[in-house]
Amino acid sequence: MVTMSDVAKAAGVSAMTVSNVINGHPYVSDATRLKVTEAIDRLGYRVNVAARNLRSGSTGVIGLAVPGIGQPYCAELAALVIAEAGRRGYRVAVEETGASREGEVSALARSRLRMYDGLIISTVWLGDADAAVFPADVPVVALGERVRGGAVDHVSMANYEGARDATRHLLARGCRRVAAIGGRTGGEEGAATLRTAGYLAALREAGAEPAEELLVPCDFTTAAGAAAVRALTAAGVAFDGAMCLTDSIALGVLRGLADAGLDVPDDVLVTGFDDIGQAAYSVPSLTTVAPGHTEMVAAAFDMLLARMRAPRGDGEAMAFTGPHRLVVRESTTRRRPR
Amino acid sequence: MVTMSDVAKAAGVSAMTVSNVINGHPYVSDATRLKVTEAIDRLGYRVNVAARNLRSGSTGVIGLAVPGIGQPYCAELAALVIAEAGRRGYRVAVEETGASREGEVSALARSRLRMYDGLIISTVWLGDADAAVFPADVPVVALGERVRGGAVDHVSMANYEGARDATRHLLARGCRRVAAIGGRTGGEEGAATLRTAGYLAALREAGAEPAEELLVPCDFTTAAGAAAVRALTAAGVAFDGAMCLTDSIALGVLRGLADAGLDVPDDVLVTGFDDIGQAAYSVPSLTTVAPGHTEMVAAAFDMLLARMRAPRGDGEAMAFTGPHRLVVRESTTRRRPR
DNA sequence: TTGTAAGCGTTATCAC
DNA sequence: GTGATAACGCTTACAA
Repeated sequence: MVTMSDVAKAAGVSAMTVSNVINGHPYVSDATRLKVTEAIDRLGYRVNVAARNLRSGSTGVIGLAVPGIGQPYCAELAALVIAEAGRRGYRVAVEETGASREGEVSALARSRLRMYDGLIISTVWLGDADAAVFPADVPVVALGERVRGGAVDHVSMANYEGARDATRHLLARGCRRVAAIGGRTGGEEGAATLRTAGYLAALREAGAEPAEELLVPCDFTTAAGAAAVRALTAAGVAFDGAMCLTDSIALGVLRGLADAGLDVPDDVLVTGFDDIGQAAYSVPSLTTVAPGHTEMVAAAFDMLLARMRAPRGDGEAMAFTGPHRLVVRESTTRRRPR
Repeated sequence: MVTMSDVAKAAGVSAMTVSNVINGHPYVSDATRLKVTEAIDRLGYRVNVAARNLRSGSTGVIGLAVPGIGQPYCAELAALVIAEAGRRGYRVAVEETGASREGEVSALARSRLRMYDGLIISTVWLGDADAAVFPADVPVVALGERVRGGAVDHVSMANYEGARDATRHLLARGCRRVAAIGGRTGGEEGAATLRTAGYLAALREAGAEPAEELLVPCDFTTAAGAAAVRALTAAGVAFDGAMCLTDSIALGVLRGLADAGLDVPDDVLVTGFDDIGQAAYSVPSLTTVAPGHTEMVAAAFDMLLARMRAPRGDGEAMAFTGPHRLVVRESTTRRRPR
C-alpha cells in the first residue's frame, strides 16, 4: 500500500507538502505541485480515508435509515437524499429498520459510533416520548411522522391536511361511503393515525358519520391493500370511495377492485398518498397527495449541516413540514357522470 | 468525546484491557470485565470506528453502485444487498451512476480510496473492454451484463435465455407479431442487446421473420414504455405481443395499451423481465422473467469476501449466472380463446 | 514556501 | 491475566 510519505520520498519533499497539494492548499509552488502530482500518478497513490477521518473527526458519510429500501416510497426518498448528499459532498450509507421499533433504536445506537457525520432516520415507531433514545451528541434528523414539537430536529409531511384534502376531493366528486384503507385510530400516533384523523375530519365537516367498518387497518404495502379489498368485499361492505393511506396500498386496492369486478373510477374512486413514480402510470393512473419530498430532503440536509456546525442547539429543535398538494388523475375522474 | 483510555482510567486498568473486553477476547478475569463494562456504561463510551478502521485497514462498508436507486429494479436489488451485507456484518453505502459511463467510472475510481472494503457495481456501460478501469487492488464485483469472460469478477443474469423463453411463450400462446419494447441490436453489448438476441433467436426458431418496425429501442423506464406504445400506434404498426426488456418498461406498455384502447391480454400479450414486486399487482398482473436476484446477490458477496481474503486472483476471474425462470401471470393468459 | 513534531483512538506484540 | 509500547496514515500547529 503506497502512503503519503512514499509519495513524499519519491517527489523529494515532505509528507506535509504532499498533503497540502492534495487538499489544494495555497502557498505551494507550481514546481513542487507538479513534482508531487506526478509522483502521485506514477505510484498510483490514493488518500487513506480512514486515516483522514480519524484525524479530522468526520467521515463524509451520512447515514440514512429507512423501513425498507425495496419499497418504492423509501427508494424514491433515498434517491433524493443521495442526490442531495452528493451535491453537498457526502456519501450515503443506507440502513434498513424493517419498520420495527427495534430497528429504529439500533440505527440510532449505531449513529453514536461516529460511523456517520449525521443520520437521517425515517421514523415509523419512535416519537417524542422516545427523545431519550436520540443521541444528543450526533446530528440526527427524524424524517417522519411521530416526532413533533419535541427535542428532536424533524421534517414531517402534512399527513393530516393531505388526507383531509384527499377525502374532501372524494366527497366532492360524489362519494357517499369512503373507506380509509390502512386507516387506524388507536395505538401509537404516526402517519397512520394522523392521516386517519384528516379523513375523519373531512367526513365530519361534510356531515357524514364515519362508519366503523370502513376503517380498514393494514400494512403500507401493495399486498396488504389488495387483501384489504378482498376482506371488505368478502364481508359484503359496500363503498364507493377509497382513501388509501399510501400509494403502495392504493396500487393494491386497484388490483383488488379489479379482482372484485369493480371499475375504477366508475364504481369506486381511489386516492393514494406519496405520489410515487408508478402512480402516474398505473391503470387507471392514481390521484394522490404529493407531500413535497424534494423540499423535505433539502430541509433535512440544512438541519443536519446546521447541527454539525453548532453541535448542540440546547434549546429549540428545528422543524419543517413539506408543502403538500393533491395531484388529480384518472382514479378519481369519472368517465360517465352519474 | 470519551475515549478508551478514559474508560481505562475510570476502571483502573489499561486501555489494552478495555480493548480486550470490548472485543470479547479470552483471558480477562470476570472481575476486570465487570469493572470495565460498568465504566463503559457509566461514561457512555462507544468505540471510534475511524480509529479502528485505520488500525485494522478495513471499513466494514461495502459500496453499491447502481444506475438509480429510485428505479424499482435497483431498489429491490439494493434491499437484497443490504440484507445480505447485514447478515455478514457489513454496512452498505449506495452510490448512483445515473446509468452513465462517467458515473460508473467515477464509482470505480472512488472505490480505490479505501472508503469501502469492496464494491458491487451494477454495470450498464462498462464491459470487458474497460477491464483496465477496474482497480486490481480493491475487491470489485460487476453485477451486470457487459462484463463476461474477462478479467473482472462478475455476476450476470440469463439475459439471452430469459428473453428467448419469454418470446417463445408469447409465440406458443398464439402471437404472430411480437414487438420487442426496449430492444436494440447495435451499439454496446449489454442487457439490451443480449435480450434482443434472445428475442430474435426465438422468432427465427419459430420460422418467423423479425420485422424491423417491431424493434423499438427505449430507456428502461415506465415513461419510455408508454411512449414506445404511443409511437407504435401512431405509426400504425400492428402487434399482438410485446416482449418488454424490463418490467418497468412493461408497466408503461400496459399503460400505453390502455390509452390506445387495446386490451391485455385479449388484444395484446405482454411480458416483462426482472419480476419486480409491482409485477404481481399490476392490472393485469405481469408475466415476467425472474432472474434469480437472491442467488445473484449471494454469489456477489461470496466473490467479494473471497477476494478480500485472497487479494489477487492473478488468473481466472470468477463468474456466476443467476437461475432464471418464467413467471406466468395474467398479461399472457387469455380469457377468451380465439 | 516548506518541513518538523505531535497526536487523532485503536489494537498486535510481547513482556511481565 | 494485564499492561507498556509502537504503530496504522494523515493533518494541525508551529518553526524554519
